[in-house]
Amino acid sequence: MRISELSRRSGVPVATIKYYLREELLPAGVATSATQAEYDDHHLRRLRLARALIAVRGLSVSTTREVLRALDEHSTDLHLLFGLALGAVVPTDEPDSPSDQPQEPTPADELISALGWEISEKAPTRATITDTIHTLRELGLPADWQTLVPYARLAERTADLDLAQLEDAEDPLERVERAVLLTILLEPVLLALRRMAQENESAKRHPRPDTGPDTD
Amino acid sequence: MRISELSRRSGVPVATIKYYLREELLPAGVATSATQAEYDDHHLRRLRLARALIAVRGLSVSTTREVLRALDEHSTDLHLLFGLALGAVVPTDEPDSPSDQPQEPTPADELISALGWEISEKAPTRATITDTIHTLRELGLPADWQTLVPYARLAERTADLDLAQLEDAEDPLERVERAVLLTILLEPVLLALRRMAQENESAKRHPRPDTGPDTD
DNA sequence: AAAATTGGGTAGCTCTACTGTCTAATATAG
DNA sequence: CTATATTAGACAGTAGAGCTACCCAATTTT
Repeated sequence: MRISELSRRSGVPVATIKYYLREELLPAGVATSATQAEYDDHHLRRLRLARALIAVRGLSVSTTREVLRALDEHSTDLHLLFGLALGAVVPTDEPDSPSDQPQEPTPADELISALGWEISEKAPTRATITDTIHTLRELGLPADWQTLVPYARLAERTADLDLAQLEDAEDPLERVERAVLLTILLEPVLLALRRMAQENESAKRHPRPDTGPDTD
Repeated sequence: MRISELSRRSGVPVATIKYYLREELLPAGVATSATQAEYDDHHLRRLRLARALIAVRGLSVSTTREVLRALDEHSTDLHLLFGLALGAVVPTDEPDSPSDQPQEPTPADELISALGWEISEKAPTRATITDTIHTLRELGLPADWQTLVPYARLAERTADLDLAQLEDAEDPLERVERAVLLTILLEPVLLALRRMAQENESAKRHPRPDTGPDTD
């Protein structure tokens, strides 16, 4: 198919597809002449995937590029893919400690070793944890890595569910793509579930007197 | 204190503080003359809170404004505050169905009633869930609301942990502020924990042959 | 042969989050 | 009481992200 059909079938404007091609979110089509190129189902699939990450999940174009690149390069090695912590949430990078020497373990390090987890050293998720604990403490909350241990145990079980979803996929390519989609697209959902569970639980514990069993 | 001291104590540039005043992230100081205003610890606290939401969590200024406004207005009614699902992750709003008539229940509705949760009707989290299921299915994943039930159960327990953190706060103002901070600032951490748990679990299930028990 | 489409590229547009500058009024120091 | 510094408030400017519109030459299609 040519670009207009790719556009029609994906719902993405031609100009945007061209932009994505420039940004290397999509591989170039096979050029059949100076002004013609042929795209196939692989491109369509890629495009839909990219759009989902950008429009549904809200990833930036550059983050999406990294995710897609990692998908290509680590189509095996699932845990290596996970270790990249692709498209993690935290956008800021304040190099609070520009040191080189091996400093004392951060709260994240302590947490991870207390959990007995095997986590890559350079995982950006470590910084997220340490930074957040730091911020919470600055704001007067009693936060430390011990607080996070029960959360981490629940995260383990969440990850179990995630990995179970991948069992049915036999094709390894299918498998990594699913892993990425489940990991990234489910993130807003998991947070939404938490919000709703908070609302539900809080309402249960402190019921409004006037909002009884609805007679409406 | 005046604005320069507020700036010095918070680390936020004066120009940025002025911007936040215009954007109503901070209440105006008490004007002592035409060109002078007095700020107090409340302003400082607010400013630190706003900066944490914006710089650490990555919320937009407008979302942050809504969060802070909700904090003021619902300083009691914790579950009402939760129900707002402040600063939820999903940035897009595609009005996919511009209908008025009561349509069939969405996957989110079915999930919520299956869980037995009491959730406000207009919670934006519902749309997040429905949209994501829709997207996953479009991309060929076998996703439906049943898939999310076990995730929701884990979310319940996460929410339990969240609410337990609020127990020690006696002052209700302190309480809602903690609720907001814990809910919002912990989000990246929870996702980071999930990523790491995935990596850990995946490595455990599919150990690399060469990366045995570390001799390093 | 005429009209439509395409690839490739560049420029422009909108939005967000600041940042810098200006002015008049006021505070403060001497 | 004068000189210097600071401030509130307004507004313009900036940088980056994510598109979007336009142009042109080279084909296709009719």
